[in-house]
Amino acid sequence: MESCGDEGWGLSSLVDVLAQGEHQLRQLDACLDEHSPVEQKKQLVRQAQAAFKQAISMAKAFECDRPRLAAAAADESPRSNSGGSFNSDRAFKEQERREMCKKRKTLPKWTSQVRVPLGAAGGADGLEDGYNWRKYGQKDILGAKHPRAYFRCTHRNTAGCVAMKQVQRSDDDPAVFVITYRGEHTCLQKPQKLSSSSPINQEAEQDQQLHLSFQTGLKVKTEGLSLEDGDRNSPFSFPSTPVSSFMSENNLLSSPPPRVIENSRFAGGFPPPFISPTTPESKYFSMSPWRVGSYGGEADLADVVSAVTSANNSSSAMDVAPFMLDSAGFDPALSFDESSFFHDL
DNA sequence: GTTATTTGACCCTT
DNA sequence: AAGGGTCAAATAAC
Repeated sequence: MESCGDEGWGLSSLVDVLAQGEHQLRQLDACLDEHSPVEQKKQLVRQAQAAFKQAISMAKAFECDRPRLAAAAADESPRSNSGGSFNSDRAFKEQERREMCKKRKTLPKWTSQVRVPLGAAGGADGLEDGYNWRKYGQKDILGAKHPRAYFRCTHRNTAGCVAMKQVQRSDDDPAVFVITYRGEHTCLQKPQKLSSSSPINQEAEQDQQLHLSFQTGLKVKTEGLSLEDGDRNSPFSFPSTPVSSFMSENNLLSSPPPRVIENSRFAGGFPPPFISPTTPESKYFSMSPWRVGSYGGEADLADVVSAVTSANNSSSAMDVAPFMLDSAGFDPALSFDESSFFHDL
């Protein structure tokens, strides 16, 4: 059932986003000559930047689905003999799997730990991070007391989102869950579609998004970075999030209805897409003692937690698709109230 | 009906 | 070969 993601999502929304970016650039161009406030120009630059970031992100996600589409098309024509299509189908699946593995390796990866109040109905479930996750597997891990649960973004098929996460209860402290995220959400488009018919509204929308993200990020942002290095001054400050639904290790009910936290600022799920080697990560995270996050591309996860406090985690030349923040703004200075976050577990 | 979870089988990496 | 990660059929939930 998990097969076909139609490419409809990709191209049309990608075009929308690109058009939006272009529109913003044109606006900028128009107001360059005028003596309009610098701040406004900067704003336009940032808007366009964000739009193109998102476009790149979407394009990458689209690219990932291309082999699948190509193979599907190739399978369409020589349908004359029955055996052939079967074979190509199998071959295609194998190829797809290989692609998937390659892809996985390049995905950004980071972990976080979440402590859950012990009173929480026999364990952790229904933890929310503002994203919709779909569980696709669970595995007993050697040497671990608790199984590991595998999630991927619900919008994987509809929006080509590659975000995934693994959740595992800590051996030492059953109240602690180690969450490993992989890949960034590319499904950030709001339900409404960007319509090129009403650029005004688009702008308002975009403004809001930007305000959200830049408000949160500005404190961290290093001044004087070049635009093309925009990834480095990612506004995202907090990679750790709780889980959305969890394994039923003792047949805990998982709370599947993925309520999207609309007004909550603590919805997370993002890593900083880049950590500048010169920028101590600790700057990016506001950590409570039990919530730590770290980020390392191809790096191993073994000492990932301890790496948080050390600044010399040079994430090397990693090809991370940038993305645009949408609903997941987060104020780094705001250590959020965990009890209220988890109180309904 | 649709959508999500469970769970054993399967594939890939080490 | 072993272990981890993913698939997909069966099942559950809505």
